[in-house]
Amino acid sequence: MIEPETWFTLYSLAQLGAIHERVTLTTRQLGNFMGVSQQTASRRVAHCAESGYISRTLTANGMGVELTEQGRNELLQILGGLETALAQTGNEILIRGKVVDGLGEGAYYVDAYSSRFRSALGFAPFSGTLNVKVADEESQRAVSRMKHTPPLVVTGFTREGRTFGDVICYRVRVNDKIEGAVVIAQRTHHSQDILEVIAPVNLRKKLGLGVDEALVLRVVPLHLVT
Amino acid sequence: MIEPETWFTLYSLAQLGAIHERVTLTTRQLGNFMGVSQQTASRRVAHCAESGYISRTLTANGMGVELTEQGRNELLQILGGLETALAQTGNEILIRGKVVDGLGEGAYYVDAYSSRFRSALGFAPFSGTLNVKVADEESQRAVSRMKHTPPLVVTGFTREGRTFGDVICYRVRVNDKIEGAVVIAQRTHHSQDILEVIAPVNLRKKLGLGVDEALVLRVVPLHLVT
DNA sequence: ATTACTAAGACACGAGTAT
DNA sequence: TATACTCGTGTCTTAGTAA
Repeated sequence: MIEPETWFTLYSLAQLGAIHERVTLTTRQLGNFMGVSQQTASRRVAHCAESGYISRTLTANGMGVELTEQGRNELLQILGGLETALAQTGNEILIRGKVVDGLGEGAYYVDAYSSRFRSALGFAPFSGTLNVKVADEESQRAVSRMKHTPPLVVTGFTREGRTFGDVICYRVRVNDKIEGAVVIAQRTHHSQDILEVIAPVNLRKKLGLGVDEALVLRVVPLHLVT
Repeated sequence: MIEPETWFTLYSLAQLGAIHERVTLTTRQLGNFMGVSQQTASRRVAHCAESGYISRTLTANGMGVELTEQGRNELLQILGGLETALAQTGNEILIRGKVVDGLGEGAYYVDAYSSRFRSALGFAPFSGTLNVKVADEESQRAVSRMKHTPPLVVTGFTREGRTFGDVICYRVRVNDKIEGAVVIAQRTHHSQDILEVIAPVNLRKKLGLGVDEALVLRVVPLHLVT
């Protein structure tokens, strides 16, 4: 079992670049970085070396440090642990939000990408987007988890001298009724807590959604898409 | 500055599910999980509560624990630090490998997906795949980093009762000369260190690649793709 | 300027135990 | 049963300083 301090030292060294190449630094620098004294940094880094997590060479004005494979594995293990811990909740991703007014630009862009959406998503999108403001913090975390699932990427193109960038899509079911997709453009003018949703139909009409109306987006994993 | 022990306690609690919901557990259980005594677990979890990283309620047979927003942020910060530390190297992703013989199945599948590859990648693939065995550990880490970049996902389909699953693609330049893509099928028969590469041309002929010949795949980020 | 030893004080650990 | 207090023991920390 790795000690918390040993782990923290490895983590600090990794942040200083020792995970990819041999970096030269002093125990004083490392101590400042970790928030401990020079002596403590010296002892901790010595422990890491004894345990085989780093390889170290002493030089005239400092030391050269590089993580070993074992050290890297230790960090990767923690990374994996964190990712799975954050990703739990039974894989179900539900985003609660409410309808807000958009800028009216949506229709123009949806039309521009229309055929590409059709081939990527399997439906011809209604000419307009539904703007959804993410409701609470739990839903914002759900958005974050959604963005860590494999997306559908619609590649950009150039038309009449204008550049249309890549668009990233995530399939969702709106109010558990209508299949659609959250579309995220590379250069978006929206604040981060507003999502744009497209669907084969006019969502506002079909679901009778007025402004400020609450709705739920259920993210559909790609392997469930036919 | 968060103490290493405090961080480790938060990490352990997150792994036990306290990051998403209030979990009930005893200090003895937590101690076993962390590899310390019941008393130490009690003290450490008390520190976390004092520092505002968790909210805790004592019950008759244990305690209810849940991370606060502050606690979650602390973990997310570490996660971000780890991800960026592991992702450095100037963002350049180079995979070194050598040509190996395939099973001959490649051509059949490439043809089946051909039109879909064409619309997703912008080229009609040559009817066959180049199988590349990943050379060293550094390249295996590069593969891992590649898989953390946004992929192009080609959705599966059913034809004549047969199911063709989703295929995930990453754009690459082969030997810095020819545009192509690494394709990863959901159900692959390959061992993990073999990649399948498709391109608009016959790569083996065009580059004069024999078996065991070394080659380099440079992963092309999507935002550089037109 | 380094790294790292010494030494004294502070802190953490865990067995026993109170509640 | 649980949490958490006391307390003896041991480890960690840091200032000073050697090398």
